[in-house]
Amino acid sequence: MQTPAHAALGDLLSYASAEPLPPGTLVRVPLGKREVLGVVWNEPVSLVGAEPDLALKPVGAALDALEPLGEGWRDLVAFAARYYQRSIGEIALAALPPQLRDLSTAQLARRLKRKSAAGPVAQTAESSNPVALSAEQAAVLARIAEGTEGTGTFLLAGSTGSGKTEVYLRCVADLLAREPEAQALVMVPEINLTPQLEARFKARFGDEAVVSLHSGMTNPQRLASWLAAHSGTARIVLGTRMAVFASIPALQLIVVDEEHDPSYKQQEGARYSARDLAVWRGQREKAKVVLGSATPSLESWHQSRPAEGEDPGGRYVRLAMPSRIGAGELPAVRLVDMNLQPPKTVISGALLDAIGQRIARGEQSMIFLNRRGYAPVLACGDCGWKSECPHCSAYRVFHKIDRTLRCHHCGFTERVPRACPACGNPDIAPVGRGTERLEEHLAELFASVKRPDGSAVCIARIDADSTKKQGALEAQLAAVHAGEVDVLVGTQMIAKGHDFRRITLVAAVNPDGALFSSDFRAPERLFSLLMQSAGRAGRDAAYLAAQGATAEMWIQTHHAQHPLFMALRRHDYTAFAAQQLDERRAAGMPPFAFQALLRADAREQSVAQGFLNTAADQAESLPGADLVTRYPAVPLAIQRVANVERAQMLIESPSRAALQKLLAAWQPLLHELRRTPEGKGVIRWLIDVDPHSI
DNA sequence: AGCACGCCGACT
DNA sequence: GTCGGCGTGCTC
Repeated sequence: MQTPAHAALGDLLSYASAEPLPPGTLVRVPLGKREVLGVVWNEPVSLVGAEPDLALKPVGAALDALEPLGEGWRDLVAFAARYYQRSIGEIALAALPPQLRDLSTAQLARRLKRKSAAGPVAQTAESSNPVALSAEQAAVLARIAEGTEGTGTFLLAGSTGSGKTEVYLRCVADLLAREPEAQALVMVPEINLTPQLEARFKARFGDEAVVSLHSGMTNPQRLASWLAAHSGTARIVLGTRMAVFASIPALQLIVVDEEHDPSYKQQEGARYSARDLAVWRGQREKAKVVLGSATPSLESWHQSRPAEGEDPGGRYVRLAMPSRIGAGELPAVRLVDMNLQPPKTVISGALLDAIGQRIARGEQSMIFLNRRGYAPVLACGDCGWKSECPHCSAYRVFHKIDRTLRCHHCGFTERVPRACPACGNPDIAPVGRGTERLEEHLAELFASVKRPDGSAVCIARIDADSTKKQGALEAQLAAVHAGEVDVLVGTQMIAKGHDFRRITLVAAVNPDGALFSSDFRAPERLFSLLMQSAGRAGRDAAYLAAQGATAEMWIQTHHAQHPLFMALRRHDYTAFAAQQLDERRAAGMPPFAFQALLRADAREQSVAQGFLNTAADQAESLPGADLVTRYPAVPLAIQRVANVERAQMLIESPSRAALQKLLAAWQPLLHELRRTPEGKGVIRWLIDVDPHSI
């Protein structure tokens, strides 16, 4: 009747109970020597007259102070388990707040008593006097509101600064005004983005109505939010991907902001896509779903294509908001052809001048480099030694700040050697550059430039290293907002969401890597990142006008004629998407095909590959196999991490159903194979459905 | 995942 | 002679 702890258990376990417990009831059940949290899954079955040899353990205490989890929630969990090839128990338990696991019935009852009953949504100053809507926003809202009876999934393609957040707020406001009991779920890709969104929602709907759910919260906080959503006290649930599994009984609206963002795909454990599950959940619960992005995923874009000729069109309604509100024009994109620059140029003269002028005018610039550390490799000029990681097939990155060599894959860290460890040559040198070195380089270049008030230039860096300490990111962002920083160097961390008023120049100094990557999604990610970065510049029209400035996005590249950059220059997502979709269609890749990865880890690469290839042979006779292509096993791009060899096999089919059918039938065979000599030495294996990077 | 049972090295 | 290493296997 219930689902216990983790994966390899044969799905559902049965227990005896004197009282019939309705499905969805949380219970404590004995499992082996311990007592674990479980969920009653199926309708109880009477054992009167059943085989007496069926020795079932009795259910422990039922957490009946809590309303049972609803059918919608259980369907979502069951679907996710089936689709992503995991057990129901694993998904269900991961979806519940961790503290529920170790809270006794009495403690839970006490916790619940403290909760007050659901009140009406407070009318705050802002909610009674909201900002005026643009014509585009009004049209989009009208379209979403249309056919209140019906449901639907909408793709809101709105450029950066077009006021998507206001549309989300209005959608929620309309819903809550219309349906006194309704609840809404609003998802964002990153924890960093929840505080500012939470502030906006609380300002509009009151503190009581809004709760957050994300992994950065403490366990008691998470439990409190979860209970508020489950009981209906919270009308609006904000959160990261995990929030898609929240129990929200009166759910009627789901918003997925920045729906293209890779963070929605869980990368360990059950590898679900919170965006895809949100769409499924919306359809299942007849809730409207609004997917928003300036650069939609090609999947969503394709799914929202209008009907044309034979093609009936996609299942989503496409809505566009091309204009920026209160922001300047989208920045002019300037491409610098690095082939025309002197060799080894890091920052072209023209870009340096442009940044220098902005410093002199008191404006800010932002420079992206997707590589943290000082230099990606340290090398000996004499013997050719390089700073390889002894445990991984990757180089250790030189971090000058604490004079370490750090492996970004396994974390192995050592002090930088004084001389080459291979030949003793004291002259070992950094090769290439990361954010640290760029920061240092810029400080040298602008050492003599003065700000308008005569003070020295301030260069700052924001990346995973500079923000490791609690609150460091907030402090650094505050310094940028306060205008203390002239030039901000950083990784893609700074591309998202932050509304800097005084930035008038954004530059990507070395984006070429993604143009010819083996990962077919790399161009899509690069385009999105650059569009998003461009959106950081000139967000405040009034400021631009007062400064007499224009916003610019600079891109240094060796491929200035690349179609990706041509489209970017015109801020033309549509053209980029059309070109990419043509390529994907021709190559039979998603969204025109469906993929899964079968991965295996072992001490030896040959063992991992052997396991996968044997598994592929065994799959030959399974249902759906004729419609599913199995490619040969290959090593991962980073073949070895922490002394574990990793291999993967791509599985592809034009039919999602065939792929699903094959995977479902394959899984028991894989469990079996691991016990045979072929599977000896396989440390772990996993299936990644709809993988993001391959 | 936990937590057992189960066979081989350095310690009171 | 025991404490304990983590390899394999089970949990209604």
